[in-house]
Amino acid sequence: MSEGARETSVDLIQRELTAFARRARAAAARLHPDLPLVSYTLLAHIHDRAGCSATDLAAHYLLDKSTVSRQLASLERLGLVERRPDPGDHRVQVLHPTQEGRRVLASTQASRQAAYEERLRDWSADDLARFAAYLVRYNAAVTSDPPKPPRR
Amino acid sequence: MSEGARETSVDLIQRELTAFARRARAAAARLHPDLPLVSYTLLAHIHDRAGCSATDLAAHYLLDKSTVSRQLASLERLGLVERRPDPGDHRVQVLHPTQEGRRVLASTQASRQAAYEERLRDWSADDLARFAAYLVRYNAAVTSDPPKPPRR
DNA sequence: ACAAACCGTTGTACTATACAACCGAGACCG
DNA sequence: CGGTCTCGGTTGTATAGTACAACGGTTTGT
Repeated sequence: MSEGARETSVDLIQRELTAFARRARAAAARLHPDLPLVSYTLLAHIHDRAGCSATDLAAHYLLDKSTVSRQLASLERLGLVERRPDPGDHRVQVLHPTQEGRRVLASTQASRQAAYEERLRDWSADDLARFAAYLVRYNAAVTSDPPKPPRR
Repeated sequence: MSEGARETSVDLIQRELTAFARRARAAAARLHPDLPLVSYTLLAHIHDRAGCSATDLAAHYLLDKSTVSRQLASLERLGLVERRPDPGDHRVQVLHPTQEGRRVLASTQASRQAAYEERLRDWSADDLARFAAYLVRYNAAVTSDPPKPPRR
């Protein structure tokens, strides 16, 4: 394979991921007008790691703590998460999904899953597995490599 | 491969793409603080298809025309695109990048490319090509199959 | 005991976006 | 022609998501 091919692939990956990102939010919003995308993501994380803190979420998703704080306020307003004081450290709040939160999450995940299933219907199991593996690998590289702004 | 494996892959793909989408904007913004970015995407499209109209952009990116209108206003304010009246139809505006627009675009593309190169440094050319192909296939499925229930 | 580090909230500002109301230009029908 | 319908684009308004900075309590290290 020539050197140019490598560059072309990188360029293609860049374009396609960008295209995907552009559409993702809007698509998610259309799919679930009730549970905003980001809230959904945070709720899922809280469910997976019940008892985590706001700071954990901020670190994991590279979000500002103020953003997380407001998202959590929103989720609490919706009755989907609970914030309990940590007995060991009065600064931190331990996060747990409520019963309703688990219910909404399950339903949201189901319909998201259905949408993806639909889109990926024609793919072979092998292709799905390989695509998934590539995405995991890519995202792992991104998270471990914090991008710095260039001086201009 | 079991049935469950297929589901697991779909779920993984969903999670990873979502994770990517969550980070993409922030990463782009960090990378290019100067070019209010998504504008970058539109600028690139205008460059590729010089002479296109705002409506074309809206259709292609599934954006509201008001959004495109404001983005274009911003790009024009920055001196990166020109809006010329279409001689054949006085309603439409024909879009062209300015000299400066082409310059900024080239520089932006270069540093984006560099960032992706960095991230994908360890990948083999074959893996890159396969990953790119999967992304293209996935995005093609999404665009050709717009699951929009709100049929007005 | 005091300062530094830390967790979370709040004030402010900005981008991106949608929807709806509108305006001016073409198109088309009678 | 003239009325109306459609189309491209702008503007008003609203919302989500986000960052940064300043702050108030809490813990920790010296």
